[in-house]
Amino acid sequence: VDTTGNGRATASSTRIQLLRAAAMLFRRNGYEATTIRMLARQLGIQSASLYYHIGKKEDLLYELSVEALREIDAAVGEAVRGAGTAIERLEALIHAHVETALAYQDAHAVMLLELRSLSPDRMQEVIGLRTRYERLVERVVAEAQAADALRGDTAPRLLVLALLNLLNWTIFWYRSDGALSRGELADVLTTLYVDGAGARPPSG
Amino acid sequence: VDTTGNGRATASSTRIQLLRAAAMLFRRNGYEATTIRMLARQLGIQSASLYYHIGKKEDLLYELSVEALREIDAAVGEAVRGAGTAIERLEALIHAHVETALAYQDAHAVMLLELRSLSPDRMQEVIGLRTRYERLVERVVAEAQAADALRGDTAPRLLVLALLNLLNWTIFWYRSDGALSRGELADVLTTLYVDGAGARPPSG
DNA sequence: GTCTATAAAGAGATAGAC
DNA sequence: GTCTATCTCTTTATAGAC
Repeated sequence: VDTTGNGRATASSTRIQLLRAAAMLFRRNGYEATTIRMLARQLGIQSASLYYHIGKKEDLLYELSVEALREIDAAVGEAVRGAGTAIERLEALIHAHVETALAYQDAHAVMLLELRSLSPDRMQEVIGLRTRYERLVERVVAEAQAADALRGDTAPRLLVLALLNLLNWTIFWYRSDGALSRGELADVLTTLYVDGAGARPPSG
Repeated sequence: VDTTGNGRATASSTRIQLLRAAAMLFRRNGYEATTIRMLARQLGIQSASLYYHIGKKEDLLYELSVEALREIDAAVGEAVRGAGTAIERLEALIHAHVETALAYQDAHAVMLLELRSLSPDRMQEVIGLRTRYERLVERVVAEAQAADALRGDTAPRLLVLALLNLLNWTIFWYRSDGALSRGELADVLTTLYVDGAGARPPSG
C-alpha cells in the first residue's frame, strides 16, 4: 500500500498490475516455474525494478492468497446474511462462491494450488483463513440440515466436502469466454447438489 | 524397463522405487520444487546415480502420469463392462474411479496437477489420455441419461463436469489413514451425485 | 550400479547510478 | 521508480573412475 496526498492508504497502480500479472503467471506456469524475470517482462520493466515494489517473490503469492480468501469470505458472508430460509442461504452461498471464485479465477486457483510454496508461517496463516471460510460453509450446511432441507442420513462433514468438491474443481476447467456464464453454472451446480443428477421418478 | 534373463521386459526394482518416491515428493513439494537431490536422498544414493536409471527429471513426471491414466482407464473400463443396467454402470464407474485414484493417490494428484511441467509433446500425449478417459465417462453418463436414469433437463456435458468435480477434488483432502474407507467414500459420492444432498420430501 | 567431481545455466536478490 | 551490472547460490545434467 502507498500513502497518497489525501492521507488514505491505497495500493499503487504498479503493485496492482504486479499482483494481477503474478496471478496469471503463477496459474499458467506454477509459482516455482514463474521467474522474477517473467514477471518483470510482463510489466515491461527490468527484474531488479520489481524489488522496489516487493520484498521478495513469495510476497506476491502470499498477498494474492490472502486477498482471494478475504474476497470470497466477504462475498459469501454477505450473500448468506442477506438470504432468508436455510435452503435460500445455501443457494446464496453457492452462487456467491462460484461468482467470486470465477471472477478472480487466477488468484483463486493459485491460492488453492500453490499454498505449499509459502513459508511455514504464512502457509499456516493462509490455511487459517481457508479454515475460517470453510467453517462458514459448514454453518450454512448444518443449518440447512437442521431445517430438514438437506438429508439427515449423511454426516454434515461429508455434505460439506462434497459441496466443496463440486465447487472447487471448477477452477480447472471454467472459461469465462465460453458459453456458460458464471451465474448459469452456479444454477446448474446448485440444482445438481441439492436435487442430484438422477432422474426424478414421476410423482404420480 | 530392463531385460532379465528370461527375455521378458520387466521394470527394475530401483526404477519402481524411483517412481514411487517421485510421486510422493512431486505431490508434497510440487514437481518444480522437488530436486534431483531430494529424489536421490530418498533412495539413499547420490544424485548423479539417478541418471543411470532415467534420462532426465521430466521422464519421471511423464511416466508417472501415463501410468496413472492407464491404470484408471483400465480399472474403470473393466468395472463398467462388468455391470448390467445403465445406472449400475455409472455406480461401477464412480466406485472404480474413487478406488483407483485414491489407491494411487500420489500419482493421480501429480498427474492432475503437474501436467503443465511436461514438454509440449508429452503434455499433449497426457492430455490425450485424459481426454480418452473422459470420453469413457461421457459414454456412461450419456447412456444413463438415455435410459432415463439421469435427468434429461441438463446437458450431458454438464453432468460429466459436475461428476468429475465431485470425484477429482477428493485427491486434495482424502487421507487413507482416516475414518473413511475408499469404498465408503465412493458410496457417499454415488448417493450424493445421483440423489443429491437435499432431503427427500416425504413420499406419503 | 554407484561414486566423486564438476560443468553450464539459470535462479533470486542486491548495489548504486540516474 | 527504473536502470545496468553483478553476486551468490542452486539447479540439472555429464564425465569418468571403480
